[in-house]
Amino acid sequence: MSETKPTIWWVRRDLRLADNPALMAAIAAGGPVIPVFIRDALVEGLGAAPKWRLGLGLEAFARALEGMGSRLVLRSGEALQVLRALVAETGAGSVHWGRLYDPDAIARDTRVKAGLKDDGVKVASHAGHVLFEPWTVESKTGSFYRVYSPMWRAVKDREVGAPLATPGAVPAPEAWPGTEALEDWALGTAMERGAQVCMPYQRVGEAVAQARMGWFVDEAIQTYKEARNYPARDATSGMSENLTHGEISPRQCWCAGQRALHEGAKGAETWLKELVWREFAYHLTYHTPHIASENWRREWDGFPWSEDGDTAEVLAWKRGQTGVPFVDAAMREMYVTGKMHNRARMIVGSYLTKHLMTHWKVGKAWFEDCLTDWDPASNAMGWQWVAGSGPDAAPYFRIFNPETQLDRFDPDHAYPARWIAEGQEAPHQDALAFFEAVPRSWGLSQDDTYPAAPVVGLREGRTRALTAYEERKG
DNA sequence: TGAAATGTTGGGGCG
DNA sequence: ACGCCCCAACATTTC
Repeated sequence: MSETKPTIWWVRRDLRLADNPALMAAIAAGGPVIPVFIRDALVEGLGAAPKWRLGLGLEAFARALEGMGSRLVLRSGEALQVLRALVAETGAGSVHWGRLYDPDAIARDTRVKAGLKDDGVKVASHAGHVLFEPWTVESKTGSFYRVYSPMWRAVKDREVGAPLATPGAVPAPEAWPGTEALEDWALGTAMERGAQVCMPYQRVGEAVAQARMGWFVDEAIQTYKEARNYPARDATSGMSENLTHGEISPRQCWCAGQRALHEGAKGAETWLKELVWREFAYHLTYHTPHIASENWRREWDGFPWSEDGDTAEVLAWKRGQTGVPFVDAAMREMYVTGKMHNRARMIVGSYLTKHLMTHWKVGKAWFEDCLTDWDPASNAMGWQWVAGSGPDAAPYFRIFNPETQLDRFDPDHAYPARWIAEGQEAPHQDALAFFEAVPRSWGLSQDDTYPAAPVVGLREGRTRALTAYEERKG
């Protein structure tokens, strides 16, 4: 009787042990499991902050695996070649992974699957990164949803299975294949000075994510519906970075939210709706992959957006120097923490695409470089939503007024006070941290004078954007 | 999960 | 008591 062959578990955006169908399938194959993470072109192509944050996640996840008597094997190269080599080295009989849905990942995974099958290796991809597989949610006419509300109604009462337990053990092979060293990957290099500043704001790893969710559903979810709109409060779930790296699963969130709902928590439904917004974004990315790079509504292609990301105005936007306090506070929050409050994301997106008449691609690219919770699907949908070119998007003429929004959602102006140091007698330490994080080449100092007037005035910018919109229609 | 302009209503002050 | 005006509050329309 022959021993059962090893199984390779290709780890990607699922840095968790609990509720991980790919891992459980690999274990169920019966042999030793070899977890491997591959630094391929998709990893190399990540922006500075997401790449750095990935490194933190991998470090934590490798430790977690070691706690299970396992390891995380690190390899670099083209994914199919790496997996082929690993199969040859270990005699593995099968490869398992969790599915992804953005076009680059699908193209890669399709190649890998075909190549390994040609070799006679068993290959299986598994669900887990979304609640509902994109091909399982469709309207009565048999098409995917292009509008959020009907999609919400279609899925809100669907049965979602209970999350899978953490495995009791991850069976190790008798001999481990060689691994590269995470330090040698230098995933944080592009972050430069930002990494040290950004570090305390990260919530890294499965255990930390679970703790945060516990706090959220036990305490914060009660007031979530209202409080989530206030950028100066810690009132959101704050688990976006964990979801994007799979340190927590959407199913774990969904089930916790449902439990809170049945216990009468006021804000639970609002939170569940946010989880479905994430689904909506993923389904759109799957069914209409051009959403990531081109106007979803092609009739926007002729719109006179500037695509120059280096104009003085856009540089001011990127560097939190527009002279619009809500906008600048938000851009600095992102630079320091790697994240930004969701209302602030809408406002900086509106200011860039409307007042500065700049293409959403420019904003999306900057977010891709700065966000530790960078998610390809959510950002594609979000940017096209705010620009007006996307599915179920805000009409173009819905232009946010950052002053009105500030008075409504941050009446004490605590948010700019926290993030903007200039002109304050005793600046908040977060506001000072911004100047530690930014490249020296920006030439910024806390002793600078804050811009006396916006780079583009709120009234003029609004009028200019609406005029361009009217002319395009005519 | 918009803002601003325009329209409507009703209370109160006043002659 | 009545008409008139002002203005806040709210509703509707427009971009």
